[in-house]
Amino acid sequence: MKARSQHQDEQHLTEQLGATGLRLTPQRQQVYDVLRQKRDHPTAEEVFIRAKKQMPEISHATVYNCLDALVKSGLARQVTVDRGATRFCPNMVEHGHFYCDSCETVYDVELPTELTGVVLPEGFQAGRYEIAIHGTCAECAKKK
Amino acid sequence: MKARSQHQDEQHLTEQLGATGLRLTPQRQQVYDVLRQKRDHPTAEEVFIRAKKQMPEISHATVYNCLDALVKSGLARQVTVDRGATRFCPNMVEHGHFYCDSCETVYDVELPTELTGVVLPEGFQAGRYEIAIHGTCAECAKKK
DNA sequence: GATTATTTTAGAATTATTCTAAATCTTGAC
DNA sequence: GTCAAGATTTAGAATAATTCTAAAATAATC
Repeated sequence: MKARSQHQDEQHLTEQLGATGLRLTPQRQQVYDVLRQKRDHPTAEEVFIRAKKQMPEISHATVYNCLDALVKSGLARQVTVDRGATRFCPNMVEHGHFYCDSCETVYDVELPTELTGVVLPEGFQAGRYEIAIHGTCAECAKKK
Repeated sequence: MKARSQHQDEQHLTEQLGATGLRLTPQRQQVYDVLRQKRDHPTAEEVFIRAKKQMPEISHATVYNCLDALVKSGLARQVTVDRGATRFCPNMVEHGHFYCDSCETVYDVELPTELTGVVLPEGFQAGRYEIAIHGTCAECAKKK
């Protein structure tokens, strides 16, 4: 994990958002920081709760707005592994997600193989790939 | 696509549900039929609307219950490609999903390559893999 | 045929997300 | 600097998606 200085970080955010026609605001910065501080794939609601600690006036709608802005600008990924709330992930390095069906925790997993050879129908344009592996995590496997 | 006779179909459902400790009920049959009749990855709400045509007394909660039963018994798959309602798919042959970010349609896609080589952390047990490809479908690509 | 377990039902309740309209902030033009 | 235009935030309402509840219906077991 490359550490970025506060300044580099801010510049990175400004650039990425700017390229999408969006501004860097204190709220967006805050939401991004929350995602980076604890990479446990929180839901929007969880991000809201955490962001509120530093910025008590932040509103629900703003958190959704900020998360959308970050996703649109390529600063975060939306993770939808199950019914229920969407989760968010600031790890933009190519990776997949392991979802424990038992404790519902999401883990990042490396994807050593490129997913080549998927033949799409004529005219379809692929953007990103989302790989989710469902199963049981080590903790939960032990308990059984 | 192998066609199954009415009888084989019913027997298949009974077996699969039975193995999970569940019964085949008229409602579960109906919901399954809806999924098979039009394989467009409907949401629970859409399944409800379609099921109602044949079985007007069926309730909302029952559709959710039936869909859960089918998923648990390996008769259908849950497809979660985006925020918003979960979709359902009765195609149990290994395949991935293409999601058009523009028109929000889901397409089944073949997966010629086995997704081998994903190294999970010690003790993690993989169940199924879910591969989703986001992008633009042929129709939507033309419009731009 | 009574008992028990499963399933369905309608509707309420909960959760997740989006919308709305007003207030605030930024930015660029003058 | 000041103003207008546009972007963003806010609180709260509205909507959408899903789950829960308790009673009634159905089916399986003894």
